[in-house]
Amino acid sequence: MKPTVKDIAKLAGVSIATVSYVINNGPKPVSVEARGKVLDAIAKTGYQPNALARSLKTERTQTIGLLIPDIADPFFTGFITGVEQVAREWNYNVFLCNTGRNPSQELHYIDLLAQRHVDGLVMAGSMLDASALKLVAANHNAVILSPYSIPDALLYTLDDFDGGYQVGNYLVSKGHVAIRYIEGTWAHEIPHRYAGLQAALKEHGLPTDELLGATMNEVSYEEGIRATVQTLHDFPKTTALSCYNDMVALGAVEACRRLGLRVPEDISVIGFDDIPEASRSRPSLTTVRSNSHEIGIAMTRSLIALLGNKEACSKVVPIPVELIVRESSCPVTARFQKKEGI
Amino acid sequence: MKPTVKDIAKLAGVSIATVSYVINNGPKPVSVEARGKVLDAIAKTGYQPNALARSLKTERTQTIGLLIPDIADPFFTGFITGVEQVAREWNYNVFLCNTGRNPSQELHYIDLLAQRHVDGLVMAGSMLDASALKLVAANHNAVILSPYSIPDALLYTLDDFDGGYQVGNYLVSKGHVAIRYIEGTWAHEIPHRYAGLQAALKEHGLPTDELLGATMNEVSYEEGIRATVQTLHDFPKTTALSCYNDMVALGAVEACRRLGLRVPEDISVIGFDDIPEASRSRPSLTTVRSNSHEIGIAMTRSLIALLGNKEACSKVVPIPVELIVRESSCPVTARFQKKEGI
DNA sequence: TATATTTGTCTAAACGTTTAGACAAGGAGG
DNA sequence: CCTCCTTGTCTAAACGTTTAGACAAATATA
Repeated sequence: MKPTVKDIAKLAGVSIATVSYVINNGPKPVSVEARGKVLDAIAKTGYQPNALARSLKTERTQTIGLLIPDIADPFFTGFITGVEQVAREWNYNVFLCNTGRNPSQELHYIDLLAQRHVDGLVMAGSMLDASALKLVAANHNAVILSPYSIPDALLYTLDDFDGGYQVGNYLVSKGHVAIRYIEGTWAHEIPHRYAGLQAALKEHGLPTDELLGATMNEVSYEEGIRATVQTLHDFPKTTALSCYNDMVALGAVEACRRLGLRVPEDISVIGFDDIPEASRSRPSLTTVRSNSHEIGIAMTRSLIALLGNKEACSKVVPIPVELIVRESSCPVTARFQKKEGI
Repeated sequence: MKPTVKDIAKLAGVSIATVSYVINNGPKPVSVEARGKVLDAIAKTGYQPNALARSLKTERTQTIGLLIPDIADPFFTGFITGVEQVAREWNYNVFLCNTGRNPSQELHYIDLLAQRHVDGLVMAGSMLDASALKLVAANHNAVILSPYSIPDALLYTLDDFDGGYQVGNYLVSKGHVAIRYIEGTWAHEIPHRYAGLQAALKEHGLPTDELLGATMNEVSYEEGIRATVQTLHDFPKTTALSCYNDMVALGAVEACRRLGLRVPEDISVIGFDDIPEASRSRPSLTTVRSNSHEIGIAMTRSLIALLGNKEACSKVVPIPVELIVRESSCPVTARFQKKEGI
C-alpha cells in the first residue's frame, strides 16, 4: 500500500526518527548525507505523510472549522473566500459546514468538528441562542459573528441596529410614513435590524405598531415574494418596504412588479448586505452595505492570533454599516408631486 | 483534558475493548449491564470519540473531498448542496475545496485530501488537463464531471457540445447570421460549447471564421462586460452573442446597455447554466439548462456506491442539456419586420 | 454426562506519526 | 588529558482508537 515513514527509513537506511526530522526540519539536526538519502527515498516512493497520524500525535490539525448558514447566500460566499484567503496565508485549511439555518444541524456540525479536533472555529450567522453560543465559545477556540453579547468570547458584531436605524432615518426624511419591515426567520431574541428601524421611526414621532410585515418560513427569494404579497395585501397603503436581506428585497421587488406597483415610483424597497446582484438588478437596490469579505478576513486573523498565543484575548469588534442609496428607493415627495400634477 | 476511551473504561469498571464495542455496537456483543455502565460514564463525562485516532485505525474517514472551481458561481453552489445532501444521507461528511480555477491550487488540494485520507473525491469543473485528470482518477476513488474522456474512471459528462449546438440551431433558425461566442478562460483543449455552436453554423452553411469573440481573463460578470465591449468594438454588426456562462451573459447584457443597444431588439444574448439570476434579471436570460443540484446528487450516489463495492465500475454518464428561451433572445425576423415597418 | 457452541470480557497488538532521552563521536577549552 | 558542549543518530514510548485472539462461563446439542 501507501509508503510510510518506516518504509522510507528502511529504504534510506536510517531510523524513522531521522526521517521525521527531515520531513519537519525536525527539532533535531540531520546530516546533509542522511537528509539526501531520505529526500531521495521520498521522491522515489512518492511518500505523503499521513495527516491523521500526525495530528493524533501533535494535537494540531491545521484546520479551522467554518460554520455558515447558507452557502448560496452571496453575503456568505464573500465571507468564506475571506476566511479561506487568510487560512491559506497561514497554512491552515478550512472545513466548511453549511448549516442550512438549522440549529440542530449546526450543533451536529459543532460536535463533528470537535471530534475531528479542528484547531478553531469561525462562526457567522449562527441560529443558536445566546446560551448555546456561550457554551460553544467556552469549549472551543472560536471567533463568532453574532449580535449577541457573549462574555469572554472573541466576538464580532455587525451593527445591525444602526443599519435599521439608517434605513428608518432615510425613509422618514424622504417623507415615508407607511413603512413595513419584512423580517427573515426569527433567528434571534433581539432582531436588531427591526429594532433600529423602530427606533428611528419613534424618534420622529411615528407609530410603530404596524411596522412589522409578514415573516418568512425561510430566507429566500421565493419566500420574499410570498411575504411581500402577504404584507401588501394586509397593508395596501404601504409606501416603503425594508427587508431583512437583499435576496428578500429582490423578491419584494418582483412581488411589487406582479402586483402592478412600480418601484420606486409607487413603493420603495430597501435590502441589506449589498450582494453583487443588488447593484446589477433593475431597479438597482438601495441597501445597507457591510463588506463580508473583509469581515471574514479580520475574523480569521483574530482566530489565528488566538491560536498562536492562548491568552484569552476576549474582545468585541463592532463592524460599521453604510446605507447605499440606489434606484429602488425614492422620495415620497416626488410621488406626491406627481399625484398633484394629475 | 478531554476524556478518552481509557477514562470511560476506568469509570465504568470495564475494559477499553468493551467501551469500544458499545460505542460502535462493536463486532462483539456486550451485556446490558455493562452497556448501561458505559453509557452512563459517557453521558457523565460528555465523552466524544477522537475521529483522528479512529480513522487512523479503521482506514476510513467517512469524508469525501469535493473540488469545485468557484464557490460564488451559483451553478456550483447548487452542485455542492446536492453533494452535501447525499453525503448526509449516507453519513459522510464533505470537505469542500474551492480551487479558484487555479490548477496548481487544485493539485495542492488533491494532495491535501490524500494526506487526510478522504474516502473519495467528487470533482467538477477541473482545470487540470486530461493526463493529470487521468492520474487523479487512477490514484483515488473519484467521480469526475468533465468533458474529457478518461478511461477507467467514473465519469459524468455534461453535453456541452449539444448545448452549443442547440444555441446555434436556435439562433440560425431565427435568422441570425452575425453570431459571436464569448469564451470563458481556455480551460480545456476542446471547448465543446464553442465546437457545438460552430457545428450548427456549418450545418446551415454559415461561415465560422469570425465566430469567436474576445476571451476573458477570468470568468466573472466584470470580465463579461469587458469582453463584450471588446467584441462589439471588433465586430459592430453582431446580432447575437452566445456566452460561456450566465454570469458572463449578464455582463454582456450590461455591456450592451452601456453601448446603447437594446436586448433583445438590437442584439440577442444567450448564457449557459440557468442560474437563478438568469430568470430574475431583466431581460430574463435565454440559456442552456442543466440541473447542477441533481448532477451533484447523482455523482455522489455513484461515489458512495463505488466506495461500497470496490469493483472498478467505470462508466460514463452523459447529462443532457436543454435550451430555455427567455426574453434576452429574439428573432432577427421580428427586428427586420420592425425595420421594414419604418 | 460429555461436548460443542454461544456469550461476554479482557489483553495486547496494531494504525503512522512525533519526540524525549540515551548514546557515541568529535571538537573546544581548561 | 580530562571535561564539557555540540552534532548526529537511534530506541522506544506515546497519541486514542479498533479488533483479533485468549479465555471463562453459560447454554445448547448429542
